[in-house]
Amino acid sequence: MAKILIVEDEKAINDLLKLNLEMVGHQCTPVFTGRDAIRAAGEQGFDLMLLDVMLPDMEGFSVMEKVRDVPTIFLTARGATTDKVRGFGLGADDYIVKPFEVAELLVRVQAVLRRTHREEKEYAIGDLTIRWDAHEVILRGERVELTPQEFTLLRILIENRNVCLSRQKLLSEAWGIDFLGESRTVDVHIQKLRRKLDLDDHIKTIYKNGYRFEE
Amino acid sequence: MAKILIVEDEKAINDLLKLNLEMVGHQCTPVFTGRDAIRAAGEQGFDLMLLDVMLPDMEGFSVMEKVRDVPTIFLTARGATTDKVRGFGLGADDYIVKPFEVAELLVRVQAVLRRTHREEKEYAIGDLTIRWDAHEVILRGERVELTPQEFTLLRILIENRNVCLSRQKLLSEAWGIDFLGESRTVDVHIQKLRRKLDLDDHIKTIYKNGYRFEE
DNA sequence: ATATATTTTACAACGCCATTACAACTTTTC
DNA sequence: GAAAAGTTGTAATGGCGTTGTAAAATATAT
Repeated sequence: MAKILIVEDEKAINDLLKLNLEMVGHQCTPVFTGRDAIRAAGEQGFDLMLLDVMLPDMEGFSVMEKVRDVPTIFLTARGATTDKVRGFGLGADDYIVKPFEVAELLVRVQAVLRRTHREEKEYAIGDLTIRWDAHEVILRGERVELTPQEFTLLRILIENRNVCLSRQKLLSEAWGIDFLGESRTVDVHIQKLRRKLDLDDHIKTIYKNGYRFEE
Repeated sequence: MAKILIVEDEKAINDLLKLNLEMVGHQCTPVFTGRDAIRAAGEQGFDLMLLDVMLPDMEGFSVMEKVRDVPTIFLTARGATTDKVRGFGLGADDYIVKPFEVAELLVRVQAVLRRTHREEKEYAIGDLTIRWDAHEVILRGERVELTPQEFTLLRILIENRNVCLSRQKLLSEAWGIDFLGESRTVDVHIQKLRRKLDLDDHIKTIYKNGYRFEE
């Protein structure tokens, strides 16, 4: 069903999560430290990350900052409301308070997966194919190397295909920065995508507004 | 900000919700029974409904079945996990367990509003369709390219459809300039819209007054 | 330290639009 | 009803702001 990264140092809880999620058909990768989580997320794509707020080596939030673009559900101890707010601010998709009931866990996982609809494993348009989990882009049968930033930008564009995204919006979605003032960064990366992937027909410039990926 | 329907029979909790949500700028309609909720939802649109699972006259779930199309957060007593599953199955957008903390309430409300973000996505008249988010205009199935100023002017006209807007008003709304003296700028842009989108029948000139977009 | 990735910079190329001038039309005046 | 006065329609254009692009500067990873 979905590839889920479990980041939880307590073995008992980690096992419990893995057991139940695999029972309903998900494929789990259990890790016990923040460092391992970051490495695992770098090696392969995940559809969802369950992330303990308190880890032995680092805070869950720091993990989330490093591992971008993986939908995340935080696991937190009861009543840590401040954490909740911080987590949502960072873009967490949901929270589960420990100790949790299994039914609730499964429901929330389902809900997030549905929302982020990352069940699509690949996206294809014309002679271009993108395999999200493999982080791989294929043009006319040939593999094209994209840098991380290029790949992220492409993903944001395609997730929002057929809508016009401002440079501001792209910066905040694909770079995670909200800042004022101008920058040509987006333009340059758009140019790289267009050139590498022959996307002139699909990435359109909306004058004075931004860019739009068209199908 | 958003129009929120509060459905909760306990007056204390109802008041608490209303107080806090209004504090952050939302507009609340409090009701105490399922029947009133259904009526209220029939009379006007809401951006969000907070719905108690246990109501005096009927179950929250039945209310939800009647009131379609309004994003809903359920309010439920601690530990009623079976309810949770039912609620999500029905399409609830989130859950809040009573007693809840105010910060959590606000965060979840914000999250749902952000996700569901209800706004008009497109406008259609005759064989003309405008997709606002895509910044795209389609006439008889063909896309027509509008410049930013044309697009903005069209938006203002449609937002104020069926009312006559003076050139002054149009300049201040669509151009953001309040200036005295005369200018033919508006006329020229009206012309472009009429021509590009075949809108002679819908953009009417009101002699000595301005223009009106007619449906 | 080297290679790679990303941002900034500078300038070229392009697109937009306010203005203008005149034509067409509407209203007013006689 | 015709002429005058006022208002709106239309095409053309040059200046200016936006975007494309290559290359240099900086940051990051190995």
